[in-house]
Amino acid sequence: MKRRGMRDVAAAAGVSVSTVANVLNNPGVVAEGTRRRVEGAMAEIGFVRSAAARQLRGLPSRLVGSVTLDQSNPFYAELNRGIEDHLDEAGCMLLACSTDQRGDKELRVLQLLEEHSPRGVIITPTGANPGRLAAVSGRGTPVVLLDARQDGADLCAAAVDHVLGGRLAGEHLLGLGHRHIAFLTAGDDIEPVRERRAGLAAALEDAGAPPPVGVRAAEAGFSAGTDAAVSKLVHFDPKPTAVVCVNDIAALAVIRALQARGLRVPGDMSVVGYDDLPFAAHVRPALTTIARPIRALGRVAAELLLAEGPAGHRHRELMFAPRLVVRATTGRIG
Amino acid sequence: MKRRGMRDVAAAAGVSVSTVANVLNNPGVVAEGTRRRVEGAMAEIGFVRSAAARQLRGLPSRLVGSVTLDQSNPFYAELNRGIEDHLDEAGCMLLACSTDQRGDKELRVLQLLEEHSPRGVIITPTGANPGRLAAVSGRGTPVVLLDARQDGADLCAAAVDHVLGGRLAGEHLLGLGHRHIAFLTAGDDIEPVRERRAGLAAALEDAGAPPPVGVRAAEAGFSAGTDAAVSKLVHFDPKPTAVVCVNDIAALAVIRALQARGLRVPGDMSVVGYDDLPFAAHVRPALTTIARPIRALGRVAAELLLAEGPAGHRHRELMFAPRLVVRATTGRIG
DNA sequence: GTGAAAGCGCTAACAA
DNA sequence: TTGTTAGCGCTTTCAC
Repeated sequence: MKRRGMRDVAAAAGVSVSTVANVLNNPGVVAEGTRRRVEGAMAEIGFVRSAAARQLRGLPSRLVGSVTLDQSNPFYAELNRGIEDHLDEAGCMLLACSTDQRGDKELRVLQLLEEHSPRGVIITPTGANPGRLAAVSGRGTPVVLLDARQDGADLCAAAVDHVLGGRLAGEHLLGLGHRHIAFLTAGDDIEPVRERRAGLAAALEDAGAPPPVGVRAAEAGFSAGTDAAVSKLVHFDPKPTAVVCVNDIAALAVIRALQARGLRVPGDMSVVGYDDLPFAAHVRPALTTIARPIRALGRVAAELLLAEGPAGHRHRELMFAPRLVVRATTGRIG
Repeated sequence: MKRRGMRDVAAAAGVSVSTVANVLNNPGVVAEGTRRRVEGAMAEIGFVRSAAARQLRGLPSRLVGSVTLDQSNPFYAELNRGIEDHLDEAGCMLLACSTDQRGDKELRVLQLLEEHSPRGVIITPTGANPGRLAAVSGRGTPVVLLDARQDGADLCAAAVDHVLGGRLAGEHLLGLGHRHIAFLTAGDDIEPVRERRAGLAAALEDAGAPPPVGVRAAEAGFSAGTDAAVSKLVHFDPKPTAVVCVNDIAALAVIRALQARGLRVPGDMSVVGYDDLPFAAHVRPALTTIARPIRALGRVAAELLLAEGPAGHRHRELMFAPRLVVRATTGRIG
């Protein structure tokens, strides 16, 4: 069976294609009877409009690209859902791509996306392709940055104040008496991670504590890499009494690695996560973490995107404040 | 700045559009020098190929739809990633849609997808629109069912043997001495859920135990609905000593609701989840659950999809076996 | 090796 | 109120 177009509908209804076009785009102008006949024909032959043809004619696309580091990560999954929710209201759909924080993948994905001339692209940049997003934007595809600031160009952005996030973690720990605090990351640092470290460092400096020592795991999650990082962590001198982790998944892995070495959390080491994913409250000990409004972030990014007209938009940056959630993985020193 | 097409490239390189087309699609046939000149021009003016135009010409689309119940659910997020991984190898992209298990949303999403004439659609059907998928398939868009069998039409499917899954849960519990076992679902039952119940029922029947009692929560997750369901659960007579839940998220919510009532898991009630999501091993008590190879399921669905030629494909159904993972939420009765 | 031309399904401007 | 027509950017014969 083949796909039927407006031409077939026109034939079946005994009218011209422009009349069919009118019942689709301008129903008020078509005579009642004709309209019914055409609608009948459409139903009859199973007419499906061609988005490709409309796009070719220059109408706005209904596709929006979302480029995240990994859509299977609960954080980005939730984010995409926030985006989708808003797009849905506007009759648009989500093209979901993952880069695994690799510059080459990011390039491929942006290329493919651009070929489909989407309504816009929402992206958490890997940072490996500076200037590229400005180029995309310059070619007419609106770009909204997520968790990143201006890529040189002036693009819209939906961001979280990660400096504040890092600071909140630091001040909490300081308040519990910790002074030797580590910052654990996974993989290469992207901008939001550098900001968190900066916030943490600022809090420590303000309190006259030594700067945070950095530890890097090969990747977030349960692996030899995390184990090695934790091993390094506990052998620092002076030994840190607390570690703030780049996200909840890394934090959980760190906790398990610590426990595997016979160390107690928070007795021997306090641990702070980031994101407040749904599981954070339910692991044991329950995770102290920095929460941010994930779904709202996605929604806002989508709103920013759809608000960009083909021309004459002024670029805006929306900033969310994260918030500390104290649970059971942090405790008073001693 | 505007978008440049092959016409602009041709002008810039001083050749005709068909020569540009040749360097794109048939580079071997173009003279070395010409090719370089054209490629230079493409880079120069920032040429981006139009997918819409190619599609209009009848070339295969590089878009694949994925319709899940909720892409923010870790299960579907992981599934989508499996799909994406395979699509990526084939140069295709994922259109990710959620239905929230609502028939009307499913309809809207399928409509939008079809308009974009995707290479195919992978779907976990809500069950609310019988025959619709067959229609889509009939119109030329390959459909791969996920977690569902033939919709009347003969469609490809990547499935899990949920009857076996239910049976595994039942036999495990029976082996621990349980005889009064409940089955807790959330929202309306879709086919895979009915299959799990059937498997559980069969196991109980084989052992001469009474059939499972059903409890329904308004939705999976932490909510008054789950609380109410748990309240119903513990007031059954005879009171069940074990409950198998529709998925890990529901199981966790049930455990917390049970604990909130002062009941102990597994002391007073054993609980079995389904899916073995990453958090299952890390909540406390750690979840006994039925695992299935989620990412592989997505990969296989994508493979099935891309393998369907425009014609002459024979529809195949691939079935995965789930497996019992015993942890700490189930215990011997007593 | 390269170019001219037709047409995919649709929209929009204009004619009737 | 309805019909005619000219492309949108590309692929694809077929001539040169």
